[in-house]
Amino acid sequence: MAPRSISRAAEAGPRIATAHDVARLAGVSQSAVSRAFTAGASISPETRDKVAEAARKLGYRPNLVARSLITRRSHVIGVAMAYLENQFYPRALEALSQAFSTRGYQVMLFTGKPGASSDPMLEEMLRHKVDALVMASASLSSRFDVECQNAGIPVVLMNRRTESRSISSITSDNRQGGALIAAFLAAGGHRHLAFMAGSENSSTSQDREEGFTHALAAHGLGTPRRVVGLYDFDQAAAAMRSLLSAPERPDAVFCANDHMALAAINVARAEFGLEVGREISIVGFDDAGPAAWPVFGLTTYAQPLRAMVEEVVAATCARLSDPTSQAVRTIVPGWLAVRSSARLPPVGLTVRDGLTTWMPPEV
Amino acid sequence: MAPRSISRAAEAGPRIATAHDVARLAGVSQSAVSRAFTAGASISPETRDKVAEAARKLGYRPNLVARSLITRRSHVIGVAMAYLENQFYPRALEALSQAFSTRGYQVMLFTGKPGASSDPMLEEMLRHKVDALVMASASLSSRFDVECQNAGIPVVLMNRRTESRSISSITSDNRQGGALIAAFLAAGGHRHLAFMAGSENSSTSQDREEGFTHALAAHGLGTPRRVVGLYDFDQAAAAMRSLLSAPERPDAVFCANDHMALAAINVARAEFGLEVGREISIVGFDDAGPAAWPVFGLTTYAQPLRAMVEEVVAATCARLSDPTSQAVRTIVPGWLAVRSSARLPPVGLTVRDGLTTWMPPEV
DNA sequence: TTGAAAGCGCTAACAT
DNA sequence: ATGTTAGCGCTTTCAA
Repeated sequence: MAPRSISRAAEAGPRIATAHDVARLAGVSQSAVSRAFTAGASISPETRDKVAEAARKLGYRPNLVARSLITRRSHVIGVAMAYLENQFYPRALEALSQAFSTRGYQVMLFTGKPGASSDPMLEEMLRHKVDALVMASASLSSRFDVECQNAGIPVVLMNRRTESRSISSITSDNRQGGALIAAFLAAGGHRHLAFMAGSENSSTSQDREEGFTHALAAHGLGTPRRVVGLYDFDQAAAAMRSLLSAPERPDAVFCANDHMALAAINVARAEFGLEVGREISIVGFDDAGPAAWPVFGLTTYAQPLRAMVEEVVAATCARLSDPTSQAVRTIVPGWLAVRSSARLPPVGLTVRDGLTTWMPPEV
Repeated sequence: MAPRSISRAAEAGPRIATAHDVARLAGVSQSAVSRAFTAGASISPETRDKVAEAARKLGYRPNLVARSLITRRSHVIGVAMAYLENQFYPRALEALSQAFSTRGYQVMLFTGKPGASSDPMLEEMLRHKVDALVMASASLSSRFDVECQNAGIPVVLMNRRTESRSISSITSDNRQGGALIAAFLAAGGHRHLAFMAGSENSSTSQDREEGFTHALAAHGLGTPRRVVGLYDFDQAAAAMRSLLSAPERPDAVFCANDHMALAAINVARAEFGLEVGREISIVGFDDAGPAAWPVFGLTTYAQPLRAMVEEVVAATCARLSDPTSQAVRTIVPGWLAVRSSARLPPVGLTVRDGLTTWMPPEV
């Protein structure tokens, strides 16, 4: 104790109580204190009470850092997320944080530098000993997979998928969504369609486009014009500008996400004076916050955020409690939120709880 | 070693290399490994190289949990933030995360339950041994202050202030901003003003209102009508509805933040068919993302996000490196971003870099 | 049920 | 410059 009290005396402020201090005050062993704070440990009610009382007096709080060193569980989940301008992601983040904290986990946020590789981020995550990784809006390098497997930490992708068999992914039904939008626009009598892609290497954008284009072909409408918005507001605005400046203007544009669709509406209305929903139809994907705002009234494929987050948390916890369990590939169904930004088809609309949706009459 | 290898053998997968393993492979002591990974430690280049080589072979990564246990520095900053629907906050979060990671800190996010007290959140933060706390968009209980002081961890408020002398705060000039908006609206010839408050116990809303009302009085315009939007989109919409349904409709509304101002524009335009900027003026505060979108063109007091975040990080790091240093109370100046949602005054407008601002001709 | 003892992976004196 | 040693605050055998 001597060297300890000396070094302490040199420090400023009162010491933070440790289990040892509590043990001394309660007249029990330090392991008794540990047991008192461990659910399901074998300890008598009397001892537990004595410890609780002493802990209260000293303002004792178990040190989770020390605990994780020995249990090898930090109870911290690394969440990689950037691109928070897109309202979908902050909402997802908030929901993730809440859902995880309900299960006793905290979220450590990794945003990464804008253009940088994800490798330095991975390094930090691993050094901090996160128990698992949730990746949303971040592309992962090939090293990611193998490094995480070596480290034995589960990886769950949200809103994107991967080829790897060891990584779980939760998405909505991107292909089906794209196809539904194609059917919706075809039923609305549109003839000159366009698609605005996100980024080329995004599985999400690819799936939505694939569903869209295939369904379009099935409806006898040719390949849509194609522009790239890179999931960015300004890039999407520029892409929309080029679309509307072309000699043959499309009568409907499907944007790979709402964030770009909102940019498209802005350009169509403010720069080209078009009445969106009458002179041109614009459809998005996500149903992120502003989509439902009256001034936009964006028709969009709604991704069920809460359900997706629940699946992410479930998938993460499943692999945490049984590391040998298989990675899952969950597809959560969404629905078409019909509003005013696209011309309505004559049939197939239904209203429930004030929400309008559309289903193809056939099939 | 015996019990160790036995317990290990029972586990699945390859072990994660420790400094001990690296030391053995490199033929040096374990402390040499530690030094090799500590900047500025006295170690010969040869030893460093040997260690680096062995570490590379084993895929060794220093365990930050173990390190923080002994250094008493987790290099984790707790950030309390909710209300991520308001675009200002996700942007702030992203900027905070990036700025902190530049200085070697990671952000642990605490969102708290929607309506709950902040006390359970505080408990978690303290147990996780965060080095400091940044509080944005969360109200703190009275316990907060004293508990954090006991624990010796600095608290920095962003976008709100407090009476406590031990807590730092970074805000923009809320009073001055409110006053500037009052002058701007007065100069624009408005006569029937209204103010939409955030929540009553928010220092930010109070300061903006105070600056606004006082300046209004100075311009010979009486006390503005007052509604409360609680910083919530739907509540703000309802408040706007009541404002516009009243017999004497205001000709200008100043909303305590952009999020509510956007709701107000939605209601004015979609429900009352008003041309915003001509038939009614709406002004916000923040200059969060969508404010600049053409369909809104929101005139607003711009809070300099990057500068505020830099100040938050600087204040945090300052107290971290010198715990005896005083808490700061920093007010970062902003500027009036003039767009189309409010009628323009005849004089005082200036344009620079494509951005329009306004300064009162007098003073 | 309880306490003693070992040790999680690392840093930091201290001695050499 | 390097190795030895003593912990950081906790959980977890192991005996009693």
